[in-house]
Amino acid sequence: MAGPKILVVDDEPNIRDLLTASLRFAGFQVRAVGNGAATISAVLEDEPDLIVLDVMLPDMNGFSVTKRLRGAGYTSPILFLTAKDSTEDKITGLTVGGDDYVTKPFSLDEIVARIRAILRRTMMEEEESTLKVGEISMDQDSHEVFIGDEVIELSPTEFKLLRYLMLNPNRVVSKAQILDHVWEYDFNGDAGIVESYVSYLRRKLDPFTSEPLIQTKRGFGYMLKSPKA
Amino acid sequence: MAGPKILVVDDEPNIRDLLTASLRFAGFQVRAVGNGAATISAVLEDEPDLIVLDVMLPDMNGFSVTKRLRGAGYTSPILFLTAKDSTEDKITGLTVGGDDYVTKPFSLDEIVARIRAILRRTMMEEEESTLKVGEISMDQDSHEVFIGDEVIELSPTEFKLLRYLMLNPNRVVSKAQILDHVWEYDFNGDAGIVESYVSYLRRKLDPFTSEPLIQTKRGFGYMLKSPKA
DNA sequence: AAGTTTCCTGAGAGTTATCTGAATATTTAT
DNA sequence: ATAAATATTCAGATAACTCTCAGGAAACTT
Repeated sequence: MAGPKILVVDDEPNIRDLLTASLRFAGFQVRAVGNGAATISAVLEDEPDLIVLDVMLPDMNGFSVTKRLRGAGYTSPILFLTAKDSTEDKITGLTVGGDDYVTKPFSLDEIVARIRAILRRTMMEEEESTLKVGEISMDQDSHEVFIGDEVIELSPTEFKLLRYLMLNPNRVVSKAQILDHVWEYDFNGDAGIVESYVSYLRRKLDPFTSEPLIQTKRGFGYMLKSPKA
Repeated sequence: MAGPKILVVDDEPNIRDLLTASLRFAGFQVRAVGNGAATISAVLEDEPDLIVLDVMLPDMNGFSVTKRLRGAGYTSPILFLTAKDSTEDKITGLTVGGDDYVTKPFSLDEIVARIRAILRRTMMEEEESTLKVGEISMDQDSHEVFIGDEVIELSPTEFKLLRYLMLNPNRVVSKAQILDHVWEYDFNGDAGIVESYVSYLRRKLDPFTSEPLIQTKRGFGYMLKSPKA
């Protein structure tokens, strides 16, 4: 019930809310603020286990905030959000220890996966990094997908789509849901692309499975069936 | 969980925090201070197993601090931090016993590696100095890299990059993370240089391996695969 | 059974990531 | 001082990937 505490820092209310909702749903305790000053006090007050920090804030940048936090003795990991096209995207040198970067625009599931990966390493909770559903297993550290001992090569999007399906076994997920979770939040294309990628996945995976992998629930979406449960 | 105790001494909060976070993540117990006077009392109080000491402090220099510490009976090793342009011969007199020095700006992984090397010698902990991943082995003391009994000559940067990859087997590391850990902390160049060095490493290593060494995980980073896991 | 809707998949255009050779700059060694 | 080794930048080539579209197949409706 009481998952790790996460502080979300972004000045765009849209993204803040998007992240807050997603992380709450993923089982984290979430608090969100919109500027650097509020970050400092929120950290001192709550001592979050991880901070999701946009490096472009109205009052300070990621450097200053990190500096202030580390100076105040805060040592928990930070996941930095950086704009990909920004002229000032040379913000290397920020990640120490278990920190990591994610570029905007990101996909919601990608953020959750990265947060889990960091906490797995820093909080030493014996959490499994391998997902297993039926005959498929996916190692989230090495990004490898296995069926039996056959390694399946997947493109980034194929990998993220499969991960989302594997995180929701025995549950029908709609194309709209998939689009919201797997694609970047500013993607404004057609839901038909999900069909294409489901097709790609089937082509790569089905030759190695004993039965078809991804079930189509006509009119509703797709589902990955797990024999157990 | 209780690693060796390390005292970090530097007057620049930036570097102090960078070091603190990195060393904590590496499993050390870390305390940090910012001047010579605080160093003396911290040592007497905590009896650290190693001190990371900037030689240019506001109140005393490395000579004085070391002299005072040795005079007080403190015998544990010291890793000195020196500015590159400062006269290095002054340092040579300081590093006696198990001591060592590193020039600023340093790379975070280099510091951790040097500390580990010193502690290996002084604390006699039966810790392995040879890294092995798949067919490659690396002796961190002699800086030699082997594939089978073939010795591979690597430049300093090539060596550090390979070490970082070998310390993270079966885990995808992004180019930004590599840059932050392997290159000096003030490097503000492009991440493309990582691509160049990966290319160099492959050219030198792949002729001797049975399968390609460094795997590219397009869109995510690079990974070194270890057969056992 | 015919019509309608939804889904599947191949083809292709456009984009992006990565690799590598070569040029330049810098450091180290002689 | 000069030469050699190493570090960094750059740009073209290549390969991989993303996304759209459209015809046909399958499933559902009437």
